Amino acid sequence: MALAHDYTDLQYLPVPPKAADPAAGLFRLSVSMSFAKDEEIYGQDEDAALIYRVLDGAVRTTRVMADGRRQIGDFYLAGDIFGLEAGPTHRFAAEAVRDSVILVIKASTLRSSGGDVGQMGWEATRRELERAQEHVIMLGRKTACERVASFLKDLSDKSGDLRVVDLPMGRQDIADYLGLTIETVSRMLSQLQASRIVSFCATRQFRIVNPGGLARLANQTL
Amino acid sequence: MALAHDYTDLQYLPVPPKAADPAAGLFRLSVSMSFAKDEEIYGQDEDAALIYRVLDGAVRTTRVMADGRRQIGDFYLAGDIFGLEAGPTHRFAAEAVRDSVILVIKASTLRSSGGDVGQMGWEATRRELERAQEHVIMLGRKTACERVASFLKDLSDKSGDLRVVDLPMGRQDIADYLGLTIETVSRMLSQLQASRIVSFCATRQFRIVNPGGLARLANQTL
DNA sequence: CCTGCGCCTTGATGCGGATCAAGGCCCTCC
DNA sequence: GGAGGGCCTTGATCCGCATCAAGGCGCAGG
Repeated sequence: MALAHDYTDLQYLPVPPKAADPAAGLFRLSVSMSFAKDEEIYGQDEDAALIYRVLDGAVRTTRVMADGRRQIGDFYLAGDIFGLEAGPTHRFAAEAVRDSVILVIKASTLRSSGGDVGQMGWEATRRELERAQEHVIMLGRKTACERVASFLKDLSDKSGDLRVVDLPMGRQDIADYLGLTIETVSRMLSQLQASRIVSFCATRQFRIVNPGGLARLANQTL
Repeated sequence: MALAHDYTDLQYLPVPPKAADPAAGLFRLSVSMSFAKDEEIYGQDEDAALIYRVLDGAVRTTRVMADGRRQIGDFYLAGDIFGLEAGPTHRFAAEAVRDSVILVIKASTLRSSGGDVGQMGWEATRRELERAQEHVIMLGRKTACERVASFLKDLSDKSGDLRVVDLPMGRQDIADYLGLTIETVSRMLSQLQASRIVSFCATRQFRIVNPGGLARLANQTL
């Protein structure tokens, strides 16, 4: 399979180091790239030669079955690292959810580094694992309502702003992440709004009206 | 939460090193422990201070929701390493599926080691991640029939013997791994047998009659 | 060998979410 | 501002799996 992009002509950009950003050091010598909405960052089965970090925008990892059924592995927002999922090749494809800027670094740099930098790769992998395991619980044993509630709660926990939360992705992406259909997601969102749990100011922007109620519906086990 | 076991009085046992076993070195200075069927090896939310390897038997990792819904994270058979799942505490409990012998090593030993041993911890974590991601696909987008077929196929791929495969776990454990009920699992197994895909010689032992058919039903994407 | 219990299978029925279908709304482009 | 199209919502119906229910079977212990 061909690489999604030709990386030969890229310039190395100096990224200003931020204090209190543990991943900044790792991505000091990285390349910055822009991707349009729905553009592929890497493909399924491609060599996992690079590691990525979202500077701005949002990314999804996807896997498509022969008959078209699609599952989203995870979403990545500004600051998140992705591309480390597994063995020598990517088991999921990665695509920009909307126009995004991504930092790229060679995986070999990370893997060969000892000490702090090597630790960081392991840490990121463990965080991925933790999220995948939460995802397993969600898909295995939660109802549609619990899944949607958990999703909104996770998103609000991740975004710093406590008042208004943005949904970077469309309903179909949410459905493919939660193992539901777009219609069921839409119905559950309407239901949550009718129950005064959340309130949508726009299609892709909501406020949490009743945080306790949301947490109860999310039915988190930890 | 109290520790499931008191490790103070254990003797360090020399484990004979095997050639061609990459994990053997790591577990050179490990403690061997026996667990009875259904005995807890560690509990949910306990400190993840130890790493484990199955010497003989089978282990499941489980998470139970407030109302009793249970999800099994994964099964571990002889040779498998577990207990690395995530952060500072275990997010799943681990229990013996049947009477088992487990090797135990301090996680700090692994984490502080550089070079080969440190690499091995990362490798094991990545393998865990890969399995969790396959599990996500299964639970998110596969039908009951596909899940059961995938499960049998995975088990047969893991066990070396190509003729007869043993099921170490009961139907309820399979159901809780696949996000189904025990009745649905039982029905799908009967159906697979009626379709001449597999053949059960005993309740917990089967032969694959039609490997191609099984693979087709499993609908693996990779 | 018999007995009892736990595990498993099979059948009948119900329900949550998928599917099918029909607009409505928002956003972009003209 | 108007037109068009993509995304989203809502309603009706269907279906796969859960739930409820009733034995059957194999294994352990007497």
